[in-house]
Amino acid sequence: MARSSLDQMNCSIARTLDVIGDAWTPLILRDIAFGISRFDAIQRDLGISRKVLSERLSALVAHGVLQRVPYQDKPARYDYHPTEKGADLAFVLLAMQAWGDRWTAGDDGPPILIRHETCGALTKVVPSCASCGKRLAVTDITPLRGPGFESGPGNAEISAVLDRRDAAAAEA
Amino acid sequence: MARSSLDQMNCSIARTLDVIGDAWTPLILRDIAFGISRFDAIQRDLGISRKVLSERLSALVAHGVLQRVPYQDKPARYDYHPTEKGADLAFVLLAMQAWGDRWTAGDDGPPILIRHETCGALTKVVPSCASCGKRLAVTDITPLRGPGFESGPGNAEISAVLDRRDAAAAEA
DNA sequence: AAAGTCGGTTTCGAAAAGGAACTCAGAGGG
DNA sequence: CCCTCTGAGTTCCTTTTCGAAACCGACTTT
Repeated sequence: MARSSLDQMNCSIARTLDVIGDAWTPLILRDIAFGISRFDAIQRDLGISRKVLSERLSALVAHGVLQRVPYQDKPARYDYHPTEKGADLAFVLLAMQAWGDRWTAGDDGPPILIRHETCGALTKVVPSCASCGKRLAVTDITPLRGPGFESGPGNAEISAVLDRRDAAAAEA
Repeated sequence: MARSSLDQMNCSIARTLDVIGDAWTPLILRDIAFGISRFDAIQRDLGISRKVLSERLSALVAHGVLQRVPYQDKPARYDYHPTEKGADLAFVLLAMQAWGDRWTAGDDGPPILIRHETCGALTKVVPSCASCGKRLAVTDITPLRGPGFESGPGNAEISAVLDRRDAAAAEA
C-alpha cells in the first residue's frame, strides 16, 4: 500500500503503522532497544536482506525514531540509537511481547522475561488506566470522538458506529 | 519475507508479528473491535482492496484470532468477530494508539479518546508492572533469558548481548 | 425483468521484497 | 606492495505481493 494513505488517515493507529507497519521494523527496533546498534549486527541477528535493512533504517531516521551517531571517522561509521520518540515505541513492542508470551509461547514458556528494577520482581507489562491506575480490561473502556476527530478515509464507518451508539445511549 | 521465518523465531514479538505484522491487519482488527464486522463495511471503511482483505481475514481466522459467525443463510453471510485471543490484541492496538496520540497527533489533539467506565475518567492506557502496579518507564525494566529461550535465528546477537551484560554484572 | 446487496474470486500490470554479488574506504598481515 | 578482511551500504535481477477493476453466485428490492 502507499504509505501516504496511512499517514493521511485520521487515526493514531494508522499513523503509528505508517512508521512500524511491517514485519521487519519492529524487530529492528527490538534489536536496537537491546543495544544491537550496528548495521551488520542487526543484519546477522535477523537474517534480513541488507537492502531492506538499509531502507528501513533510513525510513526510521527520516521519521525521527532513530538517529545515526558516528562512532568513528575514516571510514565514517554509525551506531543507530533510538530517539525519545523511538524509545517510546518500546511499549508497543512490549505489548506485542506480552501477547506473544500469552498466546504463542510453547510449553517451555516465554523466551524473554522482564524484570522491573524498581520493585525487583519478574513481571509482565500490563495496561492500566492513567487516571485511576487500575488494570484495564478490554470491556472496561469505550472509545469516544476526540478533539482531532474528522470523518474521512479510514474512519467513515467508525463515525457511523459512534453515531449509532450515541443515539442508542441518548434514548436510554 | 517468508512468514514461516517469523513464527520460527524464538521471540514473542516475532511470533506476534507473524499474525499482525503488516499495515492492514491491525486496522482490520481495529474496525472489528469497533463493531464493524462485515466484509463490505470493512472494505469501505479502510479502502483496502477486496483481494487483500479477503486474504487477511482468512489468515486471521486460520490464526484463531477471528471467527466467522453466520448471521443469515441463503445466501450464507458471516460476521467476523474476535475470539478471546483476538480481543486480547486490543492492547497492542491501544499501545499503538497511545504512541500515535503522543507523537503524531496534530494540534487538534487525538482523534479518538478512551473512557474508562470503571472510574469514569477520560484516560490513556499506560503500561504498568503486573507485580507492583506502578507505572513503567523504559529505563525501569531489564530483559532476562526466560525458560523458553534458545539461541537461534532471530536472536543470535541478543544472546551475545545478554552474555556480555551478565558478565559485566558478575564482575561488579 | 432489471438493478442492487453481500461476500467473495479472478486477472493483470505495477510495486515491493529477497538474494547474491559488487563497491568503497580503510585496517592488518606478510 | 599485495592480499585479505570488516563495516556499511548499493546494484541487479528474480520472485512475491499489491491494487484496481471486473466478474460471479445467491439472493432481495423496485
